[in-house]
Amino acid sequence: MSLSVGSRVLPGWFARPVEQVAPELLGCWLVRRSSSGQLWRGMIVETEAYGPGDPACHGYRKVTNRNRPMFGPPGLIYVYLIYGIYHCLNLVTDAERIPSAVLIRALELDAATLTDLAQKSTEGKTLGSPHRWAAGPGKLCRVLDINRDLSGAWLSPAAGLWVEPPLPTFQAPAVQTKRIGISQGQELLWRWYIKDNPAVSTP
DNA sequence: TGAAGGATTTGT
DNA sequence: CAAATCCTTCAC
Repeated sequence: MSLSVGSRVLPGWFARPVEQVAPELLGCWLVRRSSSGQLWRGMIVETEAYGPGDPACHGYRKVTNRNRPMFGPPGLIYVYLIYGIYHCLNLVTDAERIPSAVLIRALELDAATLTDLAQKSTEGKTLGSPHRWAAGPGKLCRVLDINRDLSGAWLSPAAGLWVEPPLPTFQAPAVQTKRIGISQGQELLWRWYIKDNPAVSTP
């Protein structure tokens, strides 16, 4: 059975252990429909996995109002607010009741998207050079207008946010390292990024 | 009911 | 290296 139809990745594709899904998201495209109907696209170039038994995972202790989507079925969106300022986008994996999700840490925006975002005038000034506009989990949510309203929704056209498979020609070496910014679970090598890609948050 | 702190980013 | 800034979580 096909897990991608009309070039969209379906929920079943996320129904695997998070540390298996996270590296395979590299090269996939995150597609966002803007409020004006524009489609913004960015290739996923950096991910991190958070899963069951992992002290850094928001679902490590128990279900709460905030982390509920992490315990939901694979293919859900989980967005949370960090430091009162930025949002972080996660894609829920594995199975229901198993807290797990992939943090999308950086995107390489395509040319058309950069052009469109540049016309929103204020963007260019506040975000620095274009190829770094989505180089970080907080930055990519800000530039693609992703916030907690999406948390708990299905990754889908209806939500205005979905994932498409890599181009047939996609091929790039991945680097596996330790996760960033956490105080527990630092030994796990659950961060992956595309080697030498200029949009990676911290090489 | 209150206090501590965070899967970040930016500027000093 | 510290501020920004607000919500969530956990302790009392």
